[in-house]
Amino acid sequence: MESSFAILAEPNRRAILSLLASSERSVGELEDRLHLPQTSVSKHLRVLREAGFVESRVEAQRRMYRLRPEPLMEVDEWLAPFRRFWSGHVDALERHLERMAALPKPKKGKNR
Amino acid sequence: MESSFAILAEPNRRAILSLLASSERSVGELEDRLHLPQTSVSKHLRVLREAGFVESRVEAQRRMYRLRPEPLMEVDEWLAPFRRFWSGHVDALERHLERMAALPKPKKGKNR
DNA sequence: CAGTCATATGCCCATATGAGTATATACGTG
DNA sequence: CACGTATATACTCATATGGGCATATGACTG
Repeated sequence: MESSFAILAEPNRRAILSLLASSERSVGELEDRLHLPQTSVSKHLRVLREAGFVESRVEAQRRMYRLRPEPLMEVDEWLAPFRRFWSGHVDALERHLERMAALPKPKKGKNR
Repeated sequence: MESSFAILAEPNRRAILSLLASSERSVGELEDRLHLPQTSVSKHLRVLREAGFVESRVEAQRRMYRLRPEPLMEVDEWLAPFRRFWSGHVDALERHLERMAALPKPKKGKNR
């Protein structure tokens, strides 16, 4: 299984997801909006589909793609531990200074 | 400039960031905790440093690395538009059904 | 200042992947 | 059923990148 982050590393895939955030779209619609070749859109959609980011619905000749929340939720959860660095009233710099001051300032040896 | 998502695509880099979330660490400390060769840790740290995820402080022979919040904040902001899909009391499925019902159900032509 | 510890860097290779092109599949309509 | 539309897939190629290895750099210590 591919990591969700690896999937999001591709700019066009992020663009596709952003478009799908506002509504369900067909492949051709994505193609037009992103100015990408159809084959490229289809390939990215496949990757997104296999990673669970999107699912498709058949409507006549078209495939309508829509978001699935799970993988993005995982990403959101991964970020959780880091939020303390920029949320709350203590800003990041201050926090780092605190930590530095708290260190016992080791001096010798390979004390990792 | 490399996208923050591309940086986070690498599992070892995410592991490094997670370790740095709890406190400042030296390269050797990361090396030990992650069971990665030193050269590998250093290379990942370079990537993280150049992308602004971490910064280093010289302490005698060691380099102490610590987190910088900005790039992760950007990621967090990118996620913002998607949070409506899983937050609040309307769940994702319900929301999608709403959207589908709202569509005028197009029938003919290449009306993308 | 020789030796050792801590970290960084350069080089090479194997692999992964996005783009482009051509083609296949599937559906709808006259 | 022939044709156009909509989408998917197979193949090839160029490029990017992580790992391994050797080595370089820099700092502390006796």
